Amino acid sequence: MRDGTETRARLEREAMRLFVEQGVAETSIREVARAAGVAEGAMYRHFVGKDELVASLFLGHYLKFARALDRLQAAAPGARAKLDAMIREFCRFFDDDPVLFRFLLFAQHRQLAKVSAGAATPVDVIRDTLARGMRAGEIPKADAEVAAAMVIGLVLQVATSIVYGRIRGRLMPHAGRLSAAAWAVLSAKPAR
Amino acid sequence: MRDGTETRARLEREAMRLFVEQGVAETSIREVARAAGVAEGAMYRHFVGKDELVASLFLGHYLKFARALDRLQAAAPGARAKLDAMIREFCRFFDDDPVLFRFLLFAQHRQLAKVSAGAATPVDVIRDTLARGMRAGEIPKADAEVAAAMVIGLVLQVATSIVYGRIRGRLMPHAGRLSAAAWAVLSAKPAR
Amino acid sequence: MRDGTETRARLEREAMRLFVEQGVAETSIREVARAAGVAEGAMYRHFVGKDELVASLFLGHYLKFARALDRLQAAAPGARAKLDAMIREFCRFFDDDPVLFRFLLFAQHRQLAKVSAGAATPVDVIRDTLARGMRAGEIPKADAEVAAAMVIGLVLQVATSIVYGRIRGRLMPHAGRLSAAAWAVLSAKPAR
Amino acid sequence: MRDGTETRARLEREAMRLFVEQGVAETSIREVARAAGVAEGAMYRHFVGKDELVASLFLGHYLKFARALDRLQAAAPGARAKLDAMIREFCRFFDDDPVLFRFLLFAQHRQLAKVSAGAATPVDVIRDTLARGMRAGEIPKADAEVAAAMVIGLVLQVATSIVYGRIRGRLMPHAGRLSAAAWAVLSAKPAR
DNA sequence: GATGAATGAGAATTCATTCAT
DNA sequence: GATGAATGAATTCTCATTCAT
Repeated sequence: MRDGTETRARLEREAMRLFVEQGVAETSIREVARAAGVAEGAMYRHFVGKDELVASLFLGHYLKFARALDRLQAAAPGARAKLDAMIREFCRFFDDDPVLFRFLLFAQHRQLAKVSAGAATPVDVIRDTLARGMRAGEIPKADAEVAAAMVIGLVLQVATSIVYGRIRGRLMPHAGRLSAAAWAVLSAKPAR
Repeated sequence: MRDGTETRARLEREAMRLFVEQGVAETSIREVARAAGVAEGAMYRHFVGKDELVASLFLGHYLKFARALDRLQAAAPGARAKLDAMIREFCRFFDDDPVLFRFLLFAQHRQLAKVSAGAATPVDVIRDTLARGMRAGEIPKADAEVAAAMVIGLVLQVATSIVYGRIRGRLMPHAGRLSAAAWAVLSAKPAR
Repeated sequence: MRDGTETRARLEREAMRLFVEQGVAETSIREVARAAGVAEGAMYRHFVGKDELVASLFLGHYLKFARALDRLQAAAPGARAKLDAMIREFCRFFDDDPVLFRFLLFAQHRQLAKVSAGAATPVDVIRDTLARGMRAGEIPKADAEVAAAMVIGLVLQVATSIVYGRIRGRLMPHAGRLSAAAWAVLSAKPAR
Repeated sequence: MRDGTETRARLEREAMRLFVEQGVAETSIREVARAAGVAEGAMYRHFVGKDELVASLFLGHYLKFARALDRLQAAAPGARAKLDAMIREFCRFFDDDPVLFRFLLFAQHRQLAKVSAGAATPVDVIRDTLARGMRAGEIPKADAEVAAAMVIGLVLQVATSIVYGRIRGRLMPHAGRLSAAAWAVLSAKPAR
């Protein structure tokens, strides 16, 4: 870990911050370089180009988060505990690095298409966990993809409300409520 | 003298389509104009600029949707029916005009800041409806903003999953499930 | 004098005002039309185009002023009286219509090249008047073109100083001083 | 890394030449860049924009000329000598760089407003010099601003006449005549 | 590795002018 | 005569990227 690595880290950090503050398209390489305290051209020692910078920033953290979720669910005993562990990890992730979360939130729609077929996303991990819970009879059988979407949406939208200032404070205090709500969703029977 | 109404409508329609297909920043005025079959400069007779085009497109439909939700909840008797009506309206909205929904979904993070203080958004309408239900004793008392976020996230993320091809088909078939899940969420007690 | 003439006059007046306030290149036909209360296209009923509007505005008034000077000098007896009459006319012209004067002052460098060979400008009139005074022995012989320039500059720069707010008030109060100074210039012997 | 100093100088030189030949508004950045032998975008490394280019070109030379005048008047003994020195400097300035003079002459009306309050212009220098001469009893007391305007106009208009081809040759040969005329103006008593 | 000047391909926008109504 | 929508070329400016130093 020498000079180069540190410059790269600074570029990534400042880029993400600016992307969140102004938007990706609205942030120029020049701004990123200036914020990181290096010359414009220096970025090209570390990244192929702007697109690659954005993609690597997004995918790196997005897939790493999926792996963290997967590790946690694997370690938890039973569907209910697995779900709870994942929701708490989500809350922790959100509270730990608000800039990173916002970046993933804002950039997702442009970047999701770039996820290669093989890689498991957080959505995949949660869906698979729920599917296994259904097969094990711990969760009422239903479309796992729909179930995963509902559970994720539940948590994600509360986080989003915090991002937009509709809800104050951190996400973790809501973890119990979210976990209970998620479990209620998975148990709910369609009205009609 | 030519009538500009039709040109404006064509510009709006093609702009939204291109914004959804390529992204807002990635779509040039030239492309929009060409798709609408007019010269570049013609756009500026109808919109102040690109920013205003995007903002008017977003806000117009976003707030109109809020008003539709509000009308429906007002007409429905009781919290359960109001919630159900709003969720079904959401599904109808999604299925009716997928391009419009995707545009609102993708553009929200850049545009939401531009919502003027007074205007009621769909989130506001749902939160207020739930809050009234809580005051009326029809829904267990809780933070209405959090409750609204959970209900909205539930539905929105299933819609998003359809957008990303994770779930096939239309949203309306899921309406019953979503409505039941939303009601379960509102009734759920926190685990701890 | 019907509708058309009045519209033309309004266009000319507003154009000149805007040209003075913002500059010719910085003023669009649209602005002129709006200020005159007509549609953009209407201008083209009265003027060939923007260039012609500017040129006609400049030349019309510039040459008319030359003719006024010429009439006055012809009526005055003797070189001294002729010079005085012309300087007073200049002051009157300046004080009467500040917008017109500023327009001629600002537009001159772009428009002077368009004066056709035959037409007599104010500079021509003054030079010729001085030349005749020299031939008549009333003014010491010298290069009439240089003499005219000095006399004109004398007056013009005081007017310009008023335009720029360096000198307050009207120009006419300075007429006596200017006339005496001009006469002194014409009588002065080179230092070396 | 390339050294931008020479490029900047070339841009300034060619810009000024084109501005004089065609007018500021009539000269595009593209033309300037092409004439300077660089790409369009290169200009923006050296100037904020076209406006700043014009302003910096004007103000830089205009104020530099004022400082030159001030140095000369300070070195000359007595009001008469000071005036003579300034007029000769003006002639030298005019003859030395006709392009620069024409640029200042043509651009003045758009640029003069941008002179910051503190900076001394050539007009200020001459006015102050005359005012001191009046206080010292070397020049008859009068409004120094008016006196300065007359003296400047005298010289400037002869220069202008050369610019417009009304007078042939250089300005310096007229220096003696101009100096004597200026002195005569300062000594002249109002006619009435 | 780093620098920042230079490139060159657009981008948004303006605007004189035309023309269908 | 008037209107104002439409044109289309031109303009200023931006920006990812390259490259000489």
